[in-house]
Amino acid sequence: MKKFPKKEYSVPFFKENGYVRKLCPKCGEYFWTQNPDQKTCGEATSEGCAFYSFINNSPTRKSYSLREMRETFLSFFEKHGHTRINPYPVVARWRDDVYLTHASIIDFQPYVTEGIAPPPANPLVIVQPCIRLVDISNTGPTFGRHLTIFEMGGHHAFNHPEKKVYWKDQTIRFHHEFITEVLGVKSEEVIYKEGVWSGGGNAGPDVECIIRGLEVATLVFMKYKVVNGKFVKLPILTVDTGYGIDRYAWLSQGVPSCFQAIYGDILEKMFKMAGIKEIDNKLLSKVAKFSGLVSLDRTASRLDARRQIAKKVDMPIEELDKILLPIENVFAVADHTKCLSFILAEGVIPSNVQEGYLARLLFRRIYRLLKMLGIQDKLYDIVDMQINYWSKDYPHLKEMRNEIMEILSVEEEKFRETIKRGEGLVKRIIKELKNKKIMKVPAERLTELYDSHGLPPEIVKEISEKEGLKTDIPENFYALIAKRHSQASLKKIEGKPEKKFETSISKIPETKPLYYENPYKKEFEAKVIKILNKNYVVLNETCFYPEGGGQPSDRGYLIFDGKKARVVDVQKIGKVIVHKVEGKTPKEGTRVKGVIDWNRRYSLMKNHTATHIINGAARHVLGKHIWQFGTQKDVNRSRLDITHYRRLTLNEVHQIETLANNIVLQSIPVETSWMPRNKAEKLYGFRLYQGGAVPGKEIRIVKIGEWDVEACAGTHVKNTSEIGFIKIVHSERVQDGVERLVYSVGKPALKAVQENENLLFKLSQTLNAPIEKLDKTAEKLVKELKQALAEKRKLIKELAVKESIAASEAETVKKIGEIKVLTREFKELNVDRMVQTANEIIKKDKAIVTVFYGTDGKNARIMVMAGEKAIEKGVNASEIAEESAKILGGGGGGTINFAQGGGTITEKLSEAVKKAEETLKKQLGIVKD
RNA sequence: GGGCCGGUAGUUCAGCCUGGUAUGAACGCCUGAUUCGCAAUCAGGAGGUCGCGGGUUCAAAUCCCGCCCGGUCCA
Repeated sequence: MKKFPKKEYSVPFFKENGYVRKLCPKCGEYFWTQNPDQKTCGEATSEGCAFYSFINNSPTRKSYSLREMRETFLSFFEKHGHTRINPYPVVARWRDDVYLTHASIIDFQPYVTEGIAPPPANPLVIVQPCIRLVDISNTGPTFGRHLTIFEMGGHHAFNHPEKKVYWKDQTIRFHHEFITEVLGVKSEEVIYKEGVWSGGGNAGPDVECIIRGLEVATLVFMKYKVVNGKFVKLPILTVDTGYGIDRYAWLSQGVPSCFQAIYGDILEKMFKMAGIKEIDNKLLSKVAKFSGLVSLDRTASRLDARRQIAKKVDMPIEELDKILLPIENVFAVADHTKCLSFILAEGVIPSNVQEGYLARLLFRRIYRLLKMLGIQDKLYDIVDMQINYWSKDYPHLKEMRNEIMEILSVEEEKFRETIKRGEGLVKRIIKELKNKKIMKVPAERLTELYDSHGLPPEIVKEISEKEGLKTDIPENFYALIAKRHSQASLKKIEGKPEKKFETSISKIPETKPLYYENPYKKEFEAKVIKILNKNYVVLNETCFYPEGGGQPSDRGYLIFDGKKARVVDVQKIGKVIVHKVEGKTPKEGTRVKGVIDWNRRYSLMKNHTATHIINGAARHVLGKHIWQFGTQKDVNRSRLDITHYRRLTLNEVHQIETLANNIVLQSIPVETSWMPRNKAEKLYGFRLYQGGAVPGKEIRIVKIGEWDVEACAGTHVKNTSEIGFIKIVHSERVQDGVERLVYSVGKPALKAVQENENLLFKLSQTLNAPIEKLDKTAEKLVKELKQALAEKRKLIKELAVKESIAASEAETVKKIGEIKVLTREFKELNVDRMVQTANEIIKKDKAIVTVFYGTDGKNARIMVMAGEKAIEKGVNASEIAEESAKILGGGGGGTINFAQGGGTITEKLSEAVKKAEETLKKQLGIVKD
C-alpha cells in the first residue's frame, strides 16, 4: 500500500516535545518516540517487533474496569468541548454497503463524511459497540487482541472548508493528554507509529498509539475518497479516532488476557462451568507476553503459532496445547456469546443469507466450542449471564431476552438436525466408497459435503477415520469452494437502459416533485426541460411518482398541442425524474399537461400505506425482532417480507390480518413530514430504516398513529380508513428466517376472498357436499381412496393367483418345443394386473412364456414374461416385445425375463401377437429365416 | 442476490445417470413361536397418489419445463 510522506505526520506536538522519527528494522514502519534508545516500533506484532510488557505490570495509575474506562474516556472529551452521543445499533441498517457497525465512524458515513447531512454534534464523542467477524479465528488465541465485539471510543471532528474544528496536531495532543495525565502513563512510553488507513471508500494517514507492545488507539485523518483505486481529496476532513476501550482496560489491569479485563467474574463462572479449576496464572502470563506473535487466518495453521509460543515458554507443544486450548475456547465463548446476544437483540434472525448468515455462523461456532468444552447444555445460562451483565450499559438487551432465548432454541434445533442429517450422509458415502474399494474420501466429496450440506471437512474426517477410511483435507480447501462458485456465476447482468443517462443528466436541473405536496393531485402543467434518447422526457416539475421504495412508477399521459404521449415508466436518476413515453414526444421548451392514471396511483397509495400497517401489526403480533426485509407494491397484490425465525402459522397470519384491519377501521391519520436525519433518529430510533438505507440530509417520515413510523419516500393515503379492507391471501417462506406476506387491498382484496369462495363452491359441487362439511368429506374421501387402492391391489393379486391356476390348465397354453407359451388378451388394459398374473404363472411353471396383450382403443400394449427355464432355452423377452411393438407403430423393451411394448396402431394387435410367437420360435431355433 | 443438494413405506434411505415388475433395504409396527415376564432370536404379515402440475414417450419414480417444501454454501 502507498505510504504518505513524513510531512503528513510531522506535527508541532512532536517537535515541541522532542520526538524523533525512526524506522523499525523488523516491520519496516516509521514511528515517533521520545525515547532515543527505542530500537523498534514497540508493537507486539507477528514479526516480533516487541512483546507485551504490561502483563502484571500496568503502566497506568490505577486499574479500570471496562465501564470505568468507558466513562473516563467519555467525560474527558466532554470536558474538552465534545458532545456525548449515544451509541448506534451494531446492525448498520442505515447503510446498504455493510451489515454490521465495525467502527464508530460507520455511524456517520456516508451522509456526514460526504457533507450531505450535518453531524449530530461537532466535535462529538461516542463509545460504539463494534462487531468484526473477520477476526473470528483469532479471537481466543491472541488473548484478546482480537475480539468479534468490542467498544470503540471515538472523538470525531468534521472540518468543513468554511469551518475548521481541529485536525492532526490537536487530535494527537488530546490522545496524549488522556493517556498521560488522565491514565498516568509515562509520556516516553507512548509510541506513535505511522500508518495508512483505508476503508469504507475513504482513506488517509493515521497514527497508531502503542504502549508496552499494545496498540491502544488509531487516530485517522480522513482526507481522501478512493475512486477506482485513486485517492481523491475530500472537501470535509474528518478526524476519525478509534480508542480500543477494551484494550485500555486490559492495559490498566495488566491481567494476562483482555477477556479477564472485560468479563471479570462472569468469565470465572464460565471457567467453572467448563471444569477448568486451577488456572496457572504464571504460565498464562508468560504465554500472554508472547501472544502478539499469534495471527491466524484461514490458511495459517494454529499449530504453527502454538509451536512458536511453546519455544518461547520452553515447554513441549503438546503439553502447552492441552493447557491452553480449553482456556482459549472459553475466551472465544465469552466473546462470541456477547457478540451474538448483541446481534440477536437487534432483531437479526439466523438465516442462510445476509446478516442472518453471520448470526448463524457465530451460533455454530459457539456450539462447536461448547461441544469441545463438553458444556453444550450451558449455552442458555451463558447467554443469560451476558444479557444480565451487559444490560447495565445496554438496557435493550434485557428487553429482548425472551426473544433471544427463543431464537437460540430454534437455531439449536436446526443445527442439531443438520449435523444428524450430515452424519448419516457421510456414513452412507463411506459405505459406498468402501464397496468400491476406495479407501480415501476424495477431495471432491469433501467440497460437495461442505457446500451443499454444510459439513465442515473436519467433521467428515472424524467420522470417516472412525470407519477406517482416510481423509486428507486439501490445503486449499476454501479455495476449492470458491472455485465451485466462480464457475457457476458467469451470468450477464443487464442494467436498466436509464443507467446510460447518468452522465448526461448531471447538467439538468433537478425536477420538482409535486406528489409530496399533494399526493392527491391528478393533473399538472409543466415545461419540457429535456428530451433524452427521443422518448425520455424531463420536466421542470411533475406529479408522476418514479419507481422507488418498492412502489412502482405512475402511468398516464402527457398532453400537448392536442397530441397525447403515453407515459409508460418513470424513473428517478439522481434528482432528475425521467418519463419514458410512447407515441408522440413533446418538444423541448414547450409546455405540457400531465395526467396521471389516478385509479392505479390511488391503488398503489393504499397498498403502500397498508404495507406499513401490516408491518406494524406483524411486529405487534410476532415480536420486536420483526423487520421489513423487502417489499413490492402493486395494484392488485402486494407483498411484504419480514424477518422471523419460524414459519408463520395460519393463526398468526389471521391475527396480523385482524389487527391490520382494526387499524384501518380506526381511521388513523397518516402523517408525513420531512425532518433532519438526526432529529428523526432521536425521536423514533433506528426502527425508521425498515426499508433499508435512506439517502439525504432531510428524510421523509411516514407515521401511522402509534402503530408504525418509517422513513419512506412513497405516496400514502391521508387516513387509514381509505384503505377499506386488507386481506392477506398468502404467506410463504422466502428464505430461512424470512417470511413473505402477500396481500390485497380494497376491491382486489374482496375479489381475492370471492375467488376463494368460488373455489370452495366448485369443490362443494364436485364433492356434492355442503361447504361447511368439505373438510370432513375430503378427509373421508382420501381415506376411502386409500382403502380402495389397497383393496384393488389385493384383488389383483388374488385374481392373478386364480387365473394362473386356470391358465395352466387351459388349452390356450401352446407347447413349443420344450417350453410352453401362453397368449392371452386382457379386455381391460391394466398393466398391473397383467404383470401380477404373469408373475403367478411363471412362479408355478418356470418353462412358460406369457404373452399378454390388450388395448384401450387408443394404445395397444403387449407384455412378455419368460420363466427361468425358457430363458435357458434362449428366450429373450425384450427382443420379443421390441419386435412386436414395431408392428404397433411404437417401441418396446425391458429385461431378458420381462419386457413390454406398445403402439398406437391398435388394429394390428393380433398381427403383433403372431409376430411375438414367431420371434419366440426363432429364438428357440424352431423356425429359421 | 447467486449457486449447489434433497423430497420414494411410520422413520432413515437405495433405485434416477442408461425410462420397461417398487418380488426395494434397514429400522419400526402387527401376528405367531420361544420366555414366568421383558429383551433377544426365529417364522409370517400389514404398510407406497415415488412432493405437486404440465410435457416428451407405446411406456416416466427415472428425461424436460414450471411450481411447492426442506437443507446448504458464497457475496
